[in-house]
Amino acid sequence: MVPKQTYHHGNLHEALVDAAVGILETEGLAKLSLRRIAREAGVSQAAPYSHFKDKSDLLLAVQAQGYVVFADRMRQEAAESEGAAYIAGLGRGYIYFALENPALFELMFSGNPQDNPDATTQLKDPIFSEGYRLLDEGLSQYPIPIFADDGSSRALSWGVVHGLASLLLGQRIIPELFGYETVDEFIHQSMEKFVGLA
Amino acid sequence: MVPKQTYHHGNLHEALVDAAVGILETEGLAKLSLRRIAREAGVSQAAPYSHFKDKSDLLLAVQAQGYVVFADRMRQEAAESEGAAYIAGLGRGYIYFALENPALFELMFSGNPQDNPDATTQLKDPIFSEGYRLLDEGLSQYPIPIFADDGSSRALSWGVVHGLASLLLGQRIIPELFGYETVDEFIHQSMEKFVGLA
DNA sequence: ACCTGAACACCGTTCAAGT
DNA sequence: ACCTGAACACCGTTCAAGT
Repeated sequence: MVPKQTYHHGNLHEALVDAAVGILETEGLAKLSLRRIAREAGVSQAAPYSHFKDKSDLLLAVQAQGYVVFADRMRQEAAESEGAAYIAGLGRGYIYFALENPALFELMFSGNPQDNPDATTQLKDPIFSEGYRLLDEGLSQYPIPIFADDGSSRALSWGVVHGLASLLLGQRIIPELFGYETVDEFIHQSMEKFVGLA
Repeated sequence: MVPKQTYHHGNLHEALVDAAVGILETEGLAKLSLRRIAREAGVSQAAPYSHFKDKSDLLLAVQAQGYVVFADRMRQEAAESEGAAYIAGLGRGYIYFALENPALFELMFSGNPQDNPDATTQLKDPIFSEGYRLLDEGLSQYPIPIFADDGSSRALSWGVVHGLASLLLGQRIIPELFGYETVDEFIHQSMEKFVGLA
């Protein structure tokens, strides 16, 4: 491997994002320093500044990449379902993504995007979660019986899945203490109940 | 003021927690360093280690204090209401607390308490949110029509309020884009709808 | 017992200098 | 244009030393 040569060919940008994702997966958000990312990518501590304005600019690129796998996970879980079951699937996918990518999910939803002026432009629109868009379109297509199909019902739906994902991730909700045998059983039953199927 | 003398009388512990809360209110979570807290309290950088095991131990004390004002805010908002309106009040209080104390709320629900072995013991039980307990007791007393009164409905209820609080705080939900004139209107209507009153 | 000052290993960011 | 090395101002934590 001749990484130096490769990086000079123009893919340090991508290599840095990949290194960041790798650190998130193995070490967690707390260990994600810019110097560590550079070290992992085999370049000097100052090298990232040739590709990103600052640390949060790099993290924005990581988030953006996260949103596409986030939406994929939701689509995957909802595939082959229609109506309320489709919405339940999107919800399960949302929660599964959080539990499968805890540090990335934490990064994606930590902090206020408004604090970073680039966030809104770089991620295209103020509600930049691709996952939200999926949920929103799904709810327009299949209004679930539990809420009428209007603005606040869509917000409530997003609130339920996001809240459960956060609380499960932070160990605030422990399914065993709610009488469930597995996390999976909790997620399935919660989503079934939420969309009115149970 | 003779702070040095006072601190030696045994209240540096409290002074450090207060300083931390002050920094959270004025500067935010990102600026909350242990050295900064010590500086604000007028002591050396190493002084906190006489009262706390490490930084996260101090932050745990800040969280514990946060939980009592959190629950107070919920009680205040739900006062003079009964039944579904009482639950809606608790929910509004939960969300208002988050919006009124953004950095403290972020601290209280950031990270996994399991990562810190002291968290569970120090905050008494695995589901240590006093606010959750209020919600849970309220739901036992006044089962809201929208969900049956069982384990997963209580989890769903917590999910809704926590999710909406987080998403509003992170500017992921922008009430104006959902057709609401004010954040307040959004919160009221969401909670009314959630408990089945609208 | 409580606190200080200096030290260590980190961190984000800047900037002159190299290619 | 892209990258390095050194520097600056921070950070958490430790530890001998002071009271």
